[in-house]
Amino acid sequence: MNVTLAHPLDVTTAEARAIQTELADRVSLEDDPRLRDIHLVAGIDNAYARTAARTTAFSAVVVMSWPELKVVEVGQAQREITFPYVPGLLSFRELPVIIEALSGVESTPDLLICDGHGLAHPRRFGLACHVGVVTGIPTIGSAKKPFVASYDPPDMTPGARSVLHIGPEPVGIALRTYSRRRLPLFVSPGDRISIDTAADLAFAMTPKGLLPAPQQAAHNTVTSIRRNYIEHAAENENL
DNA sequence: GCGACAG
DNA sequence: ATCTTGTCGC
Repeated sequence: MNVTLAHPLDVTTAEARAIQTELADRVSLEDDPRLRDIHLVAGIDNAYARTAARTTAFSAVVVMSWPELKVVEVGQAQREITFPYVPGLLSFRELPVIIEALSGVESTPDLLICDGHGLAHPRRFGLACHVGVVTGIPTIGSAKKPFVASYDPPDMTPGARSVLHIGPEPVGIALRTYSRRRLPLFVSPGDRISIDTAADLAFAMTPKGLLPAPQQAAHNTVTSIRRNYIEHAAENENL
């Protein structure tokens, strides 16, 4: 999969915020035509292993068929990183290794699901927006916590939803995908998708559990990769 | 100034 | 996110 970067990622926090504000104008909340006939959907998730000397980031991209939700392809990457976790600047920390994982994927998904927010972001440019803009693929942000958005708790019935707001502005949907968890799933558009379609597709792709199947699969995969890395830490140190 | 803060 | 003991439930 080809990824085009129009801006650097190794920047200061002030520069990162300026880049977000600029790129936010390129985000589209219109449903992309390819969403009418989805064949492939990919979930993306990262994990970290930190030592005194360095922080290693891991990323997994799991491509699934739709509507079967069977794994078609898996891309992965690991990379030493320096950008810290700063609330609101997550994409500058996660994008480098995500791009590396995406570049190893041969197929071209019709939809991407990212672990994190999209529009529901201080500058309306969360991780999912950034991933969508650099890939050109319709993208959904799917987060487990609300971050800066407010909402009324949706009914406990799976499928129930309420609008996510930042001030008066609707930025996503609080979606009840799992009845046994207090918090709902926080879904917002990344790029080339509307708020309602993002919620509809996220729910349709969550036959069980809290997360959409591709996102859950990516989480399981990257967690396994990280665990394996740590188990072999001794050998890796000798390289 | 204080608290909160995706992953 | 990661760390990390104990605890509750299927």
